[in-house]
Amino acid sequence: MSDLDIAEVAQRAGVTAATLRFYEEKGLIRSIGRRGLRRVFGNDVLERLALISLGRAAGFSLDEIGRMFAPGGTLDIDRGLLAERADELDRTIRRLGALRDGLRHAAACPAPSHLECPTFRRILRAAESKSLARRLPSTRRSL
Amino acid sequence: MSDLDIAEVAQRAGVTAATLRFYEEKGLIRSIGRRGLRRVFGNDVLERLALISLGRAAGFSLDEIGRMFAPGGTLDIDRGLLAERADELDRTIRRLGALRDGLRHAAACPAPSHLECPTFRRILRAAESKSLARRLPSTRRSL
DNA sequence: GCTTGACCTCAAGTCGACTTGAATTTGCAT
DNA sequence: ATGCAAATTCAAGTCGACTTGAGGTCAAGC
Repeated sequence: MSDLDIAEVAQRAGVTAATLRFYEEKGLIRSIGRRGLRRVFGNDVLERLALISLGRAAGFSLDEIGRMFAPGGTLDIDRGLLAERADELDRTIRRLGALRDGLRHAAACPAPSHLECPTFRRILRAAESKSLARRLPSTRRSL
Repeated sequence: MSDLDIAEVAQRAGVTAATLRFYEEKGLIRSIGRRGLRRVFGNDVLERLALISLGRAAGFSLDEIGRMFAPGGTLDIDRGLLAERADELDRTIRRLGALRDGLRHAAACPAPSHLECPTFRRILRAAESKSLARRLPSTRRSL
């Protein structure tokens, strides 16, 4: 059940073959060997890729994710770091929630121009102070 | 109360002077004139910058934001677009919420390795399917 | 046996939003 | 009047995560 070629891994993981090569080059995944020139992957690579995807979604950079894989191939994530990232995520969520409410109001607001709407101005003022989040991934999956 | 020099605008808006020149070049803001070589800004530019900041926080690109300013200098945001963006934000928030819970669990989980924790594996599986959000700003304000 | 399409490598390009550097000019305080 | 910190322009660089292109290799189906 192992022995996947790059195209299959790509398809199953929802990334391109080029991305897989890129990840391998960065040390994030490994191929189990070669068939001629071509890489052969074990199916454990899929779990690894899921892990990478999850990490990205949580706002970790590829480098950070790379550091989470212990030499043995197992996972070695600092639990404190996880909690910290969860808190960070939580703050982001709160801000985005406020923003969403603001947008929603502005969309429904009867004022002729948004600038004349008191609520919109309040949001503006709030936005003026502090801004947002940390890098969040864009996940612009090709087409 | 008008008549701000670039440094003051920069300081008050929390961006660098270079960023202001960049925004002007992109047509996002305008200086009201020059004192010699130097730009002079009206204080309305601060509101404009707040608007830009808000837009960025909501996930709009600078180009998109640029298109929201009507020729007259007033605001011209499609309310449908706003609602759409609010919905998008809402979906993002939900995903991030699930992710946050997942991270939190993983941080507290007693399993020796995250990979052995059933909950973590469930999150992994969820992450495997669909991924995240649209471009969210990074807001890496200077240092 | 031959074609062909998937795969390979390596280098360079892309995208967005700025930042940085070099060379020059100048408004303002002393 | 003079000095200099701060402003100006324009070009190029940066960062992260890939993508794209050129040129070459090769396993498998006909």
